Amino acid sequence: MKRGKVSIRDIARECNVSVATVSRVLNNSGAVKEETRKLVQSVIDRYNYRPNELARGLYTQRTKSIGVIIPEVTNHFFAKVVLEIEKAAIEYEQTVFLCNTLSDNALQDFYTLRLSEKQVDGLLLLGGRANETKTNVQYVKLLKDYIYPTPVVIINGKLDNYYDNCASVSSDEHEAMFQALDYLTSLGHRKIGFLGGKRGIMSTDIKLNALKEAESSFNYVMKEEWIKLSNYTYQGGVDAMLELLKEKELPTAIISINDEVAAGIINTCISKGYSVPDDFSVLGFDNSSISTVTMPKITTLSHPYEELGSIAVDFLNNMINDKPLKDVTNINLKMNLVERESCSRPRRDT
Amino acid sequence: MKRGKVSIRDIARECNVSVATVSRVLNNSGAVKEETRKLVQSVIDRYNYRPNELARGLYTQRTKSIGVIIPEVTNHFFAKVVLEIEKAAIEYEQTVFLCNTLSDNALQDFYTLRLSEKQVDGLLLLGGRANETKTNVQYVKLLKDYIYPTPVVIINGKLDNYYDNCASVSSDEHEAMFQALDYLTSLGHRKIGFLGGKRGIMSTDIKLNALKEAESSFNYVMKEEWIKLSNYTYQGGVDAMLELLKEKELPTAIISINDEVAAGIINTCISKGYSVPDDFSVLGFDNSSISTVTMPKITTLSHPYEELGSIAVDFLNNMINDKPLKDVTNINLKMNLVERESCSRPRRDT
DNA sequence: ATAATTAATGTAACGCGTTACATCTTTTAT
DNA sequence: ATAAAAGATGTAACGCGTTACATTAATTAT
Repeated sequence: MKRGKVSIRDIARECNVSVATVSRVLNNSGAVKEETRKLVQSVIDRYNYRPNELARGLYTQRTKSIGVIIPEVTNHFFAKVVLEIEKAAIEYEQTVFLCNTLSDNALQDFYTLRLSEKQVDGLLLLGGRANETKTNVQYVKLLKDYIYPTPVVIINGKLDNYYDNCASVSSDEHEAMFQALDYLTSLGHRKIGFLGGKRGIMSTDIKLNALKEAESSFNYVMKEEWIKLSNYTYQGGVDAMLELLKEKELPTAIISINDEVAAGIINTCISKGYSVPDDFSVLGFDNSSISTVTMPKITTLSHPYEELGSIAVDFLNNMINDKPLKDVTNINLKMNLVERESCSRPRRDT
Repeated sequence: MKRGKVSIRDIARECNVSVATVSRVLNNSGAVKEETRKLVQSVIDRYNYRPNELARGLYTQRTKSIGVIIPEVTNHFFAKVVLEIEKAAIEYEQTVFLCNTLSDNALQDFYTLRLSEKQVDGLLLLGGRANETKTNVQYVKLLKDYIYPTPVVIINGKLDNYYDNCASVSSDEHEAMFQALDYLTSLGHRKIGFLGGKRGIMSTDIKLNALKEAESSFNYVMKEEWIKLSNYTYQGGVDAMLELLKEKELPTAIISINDEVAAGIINTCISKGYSVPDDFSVLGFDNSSISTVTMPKITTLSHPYEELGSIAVDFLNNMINDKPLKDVTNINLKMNLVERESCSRPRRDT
């Protein structure tokens, strides 16, 4: 085993100093005579020497790498969060391993193990297993068996009460539904539908529950026939809307599980000769890029992307460095309404 | 320094065998008595032991990690390629470090160094420095100084002839423009414009050059006034189209630098009372998700995403394992036309 | 000038999996 | 039964940066 790259010993030899001294100038630690430091630094530069993070991590038990597991980066929501995570991680000198599970649970397990072998300092989970309404026990066991005590932070999901070195940062979708309902009812809507999503997934169940709970606070009616679940895609929006259109009585406003679905709904309305927002106000969720390209542009509830990423990374880093996480380990961030063009006062009977 | 996790020595002690034997069952290498193997394996399982990849990598000089540097994952094109890269990488048991430069060259340099310290087995570059028409010499020097001899593969870009352990995989955008022109002229268009993009960036310059070269092969005219560069965004499409609309004479077909720009163009046309494709046929590029949500849907030239990712990773792996790369180290893959709704025969004088 | 501090620097072990090489068994051949 | 070959397992060095501890040099105090 011989390495092409130069090692700290090569530098030490060249400088006639010990590796300890080189290490000291490398880390700006310990006392090193200015003269020595300059000499060593010059040799380091001349040889384009960079310390081997593997060796460093092996000894320090810190790899400065964190793992991020998501369903798919091609989904704009995840892409935005990943970007924010990375921007925040860089502040802590962490580099991210990105793992796409393709919503395949076995693959999520596989990656979890893989990241454990890579000795990541922390794990960030979003979607998939972490966004199921009833926490998956086997997955938690996997974490306990192979990841513990490495800290885990969940974004928009949960696992807490099961894995005890875990925190979470979420968008408050429950409260967001109240905002949505407040907005829509104040616009004059009384008949409100809900399209897209899938039961068993937190982001759907939370909204559905809020929809029911809010009925007593706001002046609207929600009928089961106005709830058409499908999935989270554009096509899901099309399908759900087509389904809704079969009903004899129709709502005047529609809340969509996300913007992709909202886009599908809007385009379906238009294709069928309806106007948005005149015939149907369509409210989106997420504030993803698609929301500004439909016509009309989508009024939507935005995730606090930047905070979601930065707070999650903060949490993770505090845990990595054993700093107490104040009182709360699970925080909910407010979503905010971005008014664009897809909602207005209802044209028809309110 | 004491570790919480169990190490190979713990397993060895528990089994009353040497670490070599444990290592052998771990890697299925060397001769191990079936009985011993079973014993060791059972202890490994019981202790939830997983080998430390850092230690392994330190000795083997292979980290099974590759670095991917891109401008931003939030850009759908990059997200798709990254996803394909990862799907391909998993076949080679590689995990990917994702680095977003935010199109900041200093950050790209920073990440390049960082990945070098992480001892990645290979580097995958897309966009940014690797997509500038004139290769950035300083960046190549950085690669030579700190990355070499680690192999590098560029996707949709180049650096070749400079860094000698480098291959590239690209979409043939030049040929794609010929396809585009062939398609548009055969539809009857003779006046063709080009919107979006930015000079100095390969994906723009290649198309622009092709546009000029192709004039002798196809029956169309291209005027300088019909070329409005801006950038690669939706807003860029809006701006460019608004600019174009100021001209007295207008083209009947427009080629956009990408689908985001095409979407901006389409929506601008519609807002201004024009019809797409009747008044203007608008052709996109990339086949990104936005192309199916505009109305009309965008006819576009698609990148061979899956191959782009898998071939790039193949190349990288061959280089990592010192397998010769056949003859070619730079390959061009055919893009293909996806017909949707944004192009038709011209309504006006052809 | 000498002792007492403080500053610089060196030595060697450590973290953990791998593997070349050596040693000890077991099996096969004669 | 004995030598030769094959199989199983162990020992220890290695990859490389870090750091506790020891040692030596330079200052400061007395």
